[in-house]
Amino acid sequence: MTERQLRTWENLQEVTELLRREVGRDLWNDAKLSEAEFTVLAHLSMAAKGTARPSECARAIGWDSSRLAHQLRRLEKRGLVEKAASEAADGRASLIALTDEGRTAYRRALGPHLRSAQKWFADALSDEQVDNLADALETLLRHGSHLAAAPAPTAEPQV
Amino acid sequence: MTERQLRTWENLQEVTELLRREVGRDLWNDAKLSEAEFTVLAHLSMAAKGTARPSECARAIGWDSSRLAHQLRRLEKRGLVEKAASEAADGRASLIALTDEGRTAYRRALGPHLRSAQKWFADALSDEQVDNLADALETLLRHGSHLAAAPAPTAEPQV
DNA sequence: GCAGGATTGCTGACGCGTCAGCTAAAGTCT
DNA sequence: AGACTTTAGCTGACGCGTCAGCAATCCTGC
Repeated sequence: MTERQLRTWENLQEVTELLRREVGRDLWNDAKLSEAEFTVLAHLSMAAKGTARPSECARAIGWDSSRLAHQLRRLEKRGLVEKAASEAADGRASLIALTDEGRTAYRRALGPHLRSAQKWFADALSDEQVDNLADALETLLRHGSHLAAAPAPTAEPQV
Repeated sequence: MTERQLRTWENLQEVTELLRREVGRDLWNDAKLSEAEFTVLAHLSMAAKGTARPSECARAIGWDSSRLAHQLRRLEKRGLVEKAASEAADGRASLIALTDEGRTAYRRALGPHLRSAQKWFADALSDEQVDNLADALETLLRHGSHLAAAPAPTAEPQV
């Protein structure tokens, strides 16, 4: 890696840590929700009738099932989400549902959260910078997904 | 926020979460160190004689003192760091020092960690993309630091 | 039918990071 | 000197995220 690449890599970590912390703090101050809670509530709010299967929800927001299960436990403890009876044929499946409280919490959080993202992120960048950033991020995302899908390029049994 | 800004903001979060997870996993697999441990060891390795004051170290790596104290406790438990007697006049100050084990752990981790950053980050981007990304990140960092320094622009007592 | 695997969902352990709050030592002001 | 604030450092509580591992259910091939 060149000096410039290394510096940029370090900057990426520093900036994203800053933004995560500050936007998370705003969200907590504005709506008493963590970023993780907001993410789950957002997905459930999107879904028809505010219900979803855990596995489908986890896939949609890019979490593994364990992470989601822990978050659902905490959300249920807070009363923002509840387990619903699943009428599906699959006996393994469960169904989670937004409570009224969860729905209103999300609605109250959405506006301030977008405003916070604007304040810390969008306000800073010109249109051209956003375009360039979007390009780099898409490239990184493709590259990363590709690497993650084929993690060990050498010395595989290959059957 | 425009649709494009919002999408880019979401992408930024997704990409950085991916990179954090994967590079962290690599570091653990290669050297049995977490990113946080590596950061502290890196700073101490840089310092003359491998010693530093907690407050100075925290400032240098951008952490608050609590976060560093917790990390130092864990590092000490692992035997990578130890408290040293401080000869300073200031009775509040303490002094932390790398152990031999800590020094070798850092040295063994550095190469693989850089290679991991190259693999997940630098390999993906063209020189131009790195330049553009660096520009956006510097802008965001300036903007964020400025906001963080003057958090409430309205309705301050102003003495 | 049933054995072997895959999928779904959950849990406990553990490291991480934030926050509130504490002690002790310096510095400051009168 | 005595009171006030600031600084250095630490801790406990708590939410978060990863990993290893478990139980139940479903699917496949024999």
